[in-house]
Amino acid sequence: MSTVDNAPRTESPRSKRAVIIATAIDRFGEEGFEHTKWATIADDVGIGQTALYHYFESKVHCLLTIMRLELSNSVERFKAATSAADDPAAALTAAVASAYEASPRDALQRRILQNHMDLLATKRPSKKEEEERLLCRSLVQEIEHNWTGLVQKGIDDGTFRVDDALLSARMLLALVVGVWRWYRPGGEMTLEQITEVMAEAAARLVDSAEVPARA
Amino acid sequence: MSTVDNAPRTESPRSKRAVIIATAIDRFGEEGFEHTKWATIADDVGIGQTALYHYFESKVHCLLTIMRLELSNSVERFKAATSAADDPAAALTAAVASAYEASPRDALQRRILQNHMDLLATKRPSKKEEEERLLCRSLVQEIEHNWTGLVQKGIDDGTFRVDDALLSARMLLALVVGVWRWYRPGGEMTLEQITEVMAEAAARLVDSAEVPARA
DNA sequence: GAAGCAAACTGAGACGAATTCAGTTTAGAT
DNA sequence: ATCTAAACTGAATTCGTCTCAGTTTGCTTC
Repeated sequence: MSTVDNAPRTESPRSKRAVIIATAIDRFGEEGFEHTKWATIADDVGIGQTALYHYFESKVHCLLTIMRLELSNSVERFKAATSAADDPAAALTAAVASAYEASPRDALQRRILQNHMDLLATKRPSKKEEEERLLCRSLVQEIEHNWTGLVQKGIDDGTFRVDDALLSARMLLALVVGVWRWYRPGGEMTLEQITEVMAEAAARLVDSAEVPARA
Repeated sequence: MSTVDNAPRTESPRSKRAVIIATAIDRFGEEGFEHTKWATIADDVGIGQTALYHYFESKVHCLLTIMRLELSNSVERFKAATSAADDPAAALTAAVASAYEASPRDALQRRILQNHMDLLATKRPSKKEEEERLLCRSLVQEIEHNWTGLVQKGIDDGTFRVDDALLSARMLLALVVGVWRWYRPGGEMTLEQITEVMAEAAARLVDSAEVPARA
């Protein structure tokens, strides 16, 4: 669940990269990316504005990095969660649950990811931004691919009664990530409750023969 | 389906507002809002850059207007589609179908809406922007409310076997609008195909006793 | 414990896109 | 022909991002 890792394979101990990313997640997530001034983040961290450029090529580069880390975590969570499951219905439930293992900051990070997906569509001018963008894209593809694989297994063994695995995977993803639009920590529903309800909804969506066990 | 109307209740015949909006939808939708230079739109329309400020207070004001128009159309489409239906299952199918009545430009407009929903979360500095933002928010609420009402009817008469009408409505909305993330005119699936598949998926999501008739 | 070195950092200013300002032009009504 | 409001313009301003040309810091090696 570590939100942070990156770049120089061995991070210098006095590096502020992790702090910057954490601060940026809070600000971007709370107030929005455009609305947040890059300088504010420098102030929060306690460094000069230009010091940020020691760690990131640009504000967008920082955003893309945050998105890439989230996507990468998402892939890992999915793998960890589904590898244990032995049938497609259980795997689906586990996959959905893995999407909602989130600290408050993780929730912000996922909201940021959702809100800026469109950035991944068009080419970036600078080297590192483009690099992160392409990484993000392939991670997105990997996620779609993994979910598609899960659905396909269910179709093959007759558990899921839908036709198109890829399309169903996209529907499931839309359903699952849509939550970050309205979820707020301390809101009406806890993540535990959301997990349960969403797992059931996901099962219905793929017309699963097996409905997940109530918590 | 008219994409355009607005402001001065009686639009002057030489006003270029409609052209500006149409151009902005194309550009914002195709290349992204941040990536599109305000000046480019002026060039496309064939006016000086500053003439844009005769129509919109800012670039964001234009974006918010585009979003508000789309939300407003969406409300109308929903009403028109569902008023004809006589049972909740049919209403759901009609509501889903109404979401995919879209010209290529409408598709772009809906993508823009999805990609910039986060703008609605935080206060805007200028008068007109804030006005449009609040309009957008209440339209979003209205849409959620309308879908919730539809689901509630289905729950009440036993057609839909889910508990929480609001939550289910949000799930349906996430499912339905998620399509604009990947849909492209001339892509693998036509809107007709999407409509059918989504209507079925929506029915499953609310555990509908009645499955929509195949086209 | 001084020299060397790379990472971390800084202030001053350049840059670019959005926006403001101070008007001018245009089309239609009187 | 005159008047008016909408439509428009070029020049100048603003503001946030980012570049540049260095300086400081802390660790390593001799």
